[in-house]
Amino acid sequence: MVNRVILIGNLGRDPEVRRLENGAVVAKFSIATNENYRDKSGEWQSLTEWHDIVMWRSLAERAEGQLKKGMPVYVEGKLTHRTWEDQDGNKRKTTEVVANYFRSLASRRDGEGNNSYFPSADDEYPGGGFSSSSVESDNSSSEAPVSSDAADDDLPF
Amino acid sequence: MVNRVILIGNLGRDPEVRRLENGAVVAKFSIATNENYRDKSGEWQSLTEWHDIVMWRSLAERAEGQLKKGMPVYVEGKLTHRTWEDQDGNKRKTTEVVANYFRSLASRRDGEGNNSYFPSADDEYPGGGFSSSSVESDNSSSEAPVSSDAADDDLPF
Amino acid sequence: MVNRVILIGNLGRDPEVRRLENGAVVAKFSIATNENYRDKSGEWQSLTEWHDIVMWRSLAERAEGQLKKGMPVYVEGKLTHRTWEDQDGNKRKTTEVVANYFRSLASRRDGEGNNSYFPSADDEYPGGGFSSSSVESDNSSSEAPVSSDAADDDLPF
Amino acid sequence: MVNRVILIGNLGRDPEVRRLENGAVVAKFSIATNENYRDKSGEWQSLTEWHDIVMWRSLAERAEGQLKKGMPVYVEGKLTHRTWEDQDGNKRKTTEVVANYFRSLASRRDGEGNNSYFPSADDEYPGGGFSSSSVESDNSSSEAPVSSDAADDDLPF
DNA sequence: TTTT
DNA sequence: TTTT
Repeated sequence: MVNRVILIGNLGRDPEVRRLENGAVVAKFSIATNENYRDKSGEWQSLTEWHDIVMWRSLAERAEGQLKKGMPVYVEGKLTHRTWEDQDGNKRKTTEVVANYFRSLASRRDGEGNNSYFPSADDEYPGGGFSSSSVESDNSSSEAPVSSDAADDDLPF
Repeated sequence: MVNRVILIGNLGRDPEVRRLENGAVVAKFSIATNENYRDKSGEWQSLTEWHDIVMWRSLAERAEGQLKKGMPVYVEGKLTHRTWEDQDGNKRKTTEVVANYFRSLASRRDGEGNNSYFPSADDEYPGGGFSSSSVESDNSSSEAPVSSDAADDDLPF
Repeated sequence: MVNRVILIGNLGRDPEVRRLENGAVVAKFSIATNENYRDKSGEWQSLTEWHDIVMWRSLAERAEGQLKKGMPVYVEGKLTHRTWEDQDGNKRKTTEVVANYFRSLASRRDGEGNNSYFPSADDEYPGGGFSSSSVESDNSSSEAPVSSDAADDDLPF
Repeated sequence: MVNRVILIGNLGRDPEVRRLENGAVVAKFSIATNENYRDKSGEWQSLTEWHDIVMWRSLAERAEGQLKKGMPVYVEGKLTHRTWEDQDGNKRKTTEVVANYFRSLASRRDGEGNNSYFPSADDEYPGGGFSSSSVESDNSSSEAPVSSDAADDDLPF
């Protein structure tokens, strides 16, 4: 059955990447989608939805290298729901978009000469300068051909 | 920003329709999407996700007339999240797909001469026979042109 | 870059399946999408678009077994364009949707006891009766788990 | 019936905008989607598809103000096909994506202090500097709330 | 005719 | 928690 989600939004934080015991890699982060609309009185209102994104394996590796807090990103995936118990024994429900494709929408120019995506006065990135591996992998990865379409089809027809 | 969900699944129950004080109409129901996959040992496994669907206004009216428990349906909408407090004061989160389009995938033949979509021994539909308004509206609605594409564009170009 | 097409329509003919010299299998067919709208004078008008669909490999094999003229089908793919020369040396352009997923929307009940999808007085299916292999494969295929989601992800997370 | 196209690509030229006698506005342009894949010998290959996009009314006006040659853009629409006769009386077929939504993916920083989207040595934009109206409308439009979601729903639920 |  |  068909279950597809398509989102374009901005990362609220850097992806959180974990290596599991069995060798699997998983990346998690949230993205915000914003919608502007006029209310009854004609005023512009803004509405933000935060979506939890999960990526596995090579997608997770690529997310770790390419995505940073604040960046705009295109995400495709499916809608999944899990129930679990919190520490108080309450049943909780979590909804996540498990991605099968993503594409950074940051222009290559963004972040040049800087290790954060959106440089600002209250820059919260502690380290700096040259040897930031995330910046390096970001650059290198955006120079290599993007193999991301391989998910749906790896032959050109 | 882009926020799109596309689902094809089956209704778990008849839509629950409410008329609000302000005249608005809202329909709610869940649909199940099923996925089959082979696990590591090569066994076929089945995975079901239940998605909460919300429809407003004319969509809700049309859902009330056309959709019934068990029916396959195509739904397009956007992913929304709400937080609320349950009776114990615990913060709960709800995720819903707010639809902007749907289309029944039941063939016209289904349900003919019967007021339930999937007739069965343990038929739970109390009334029966001819004068069921839901059957009537279902039939008539599938004979009339479907105005549902009007949502995205109501001119043919 | 993102290139996605999603269609729900009916097959104009049975899929045309070819086995190429190199062993590849390809299936081609057209599907019609219909749109109803009100024109300026308030009259209901109907608009039909015919889309050329191409499927390769296991999709093509599955199409051959499951899809028949008239059936409703959900198709996902990408938009491709080719130019070629006709016999008069004129440059011609062809646009095709190369599918990476499809799902028959015919209910299992449809076509029961009949080897055509829409039985009718002017039935054009020559053979008949029981041993039609297309009917058999159609039935059996709808009983087996659909592996079609394997395209985007073959693990249940 | 469902007929959806989703594309992310780059404009090959500035949109071509026409005002028709009846007051309607239409914008046309092509966007390229690129796909990279490894061929059998392991070499990276690149494949480009050019898609013809058509926008009407307010979408066309917004395209005129916001989109320029080279820009990345997200486009949603439907697949349409037209046949016509060229000057030699040959029947020709044209496929177009009629958009019902678009969103520029250019970052606001791009093109600052410049009247072209991608400044380059062989810059083909003749005028320059400050008073370029296209830059002005581009800037102003990106500061105003984007009303683009109004197409599918203009209320926040 | 674009871009990475 | 993001962005425009």
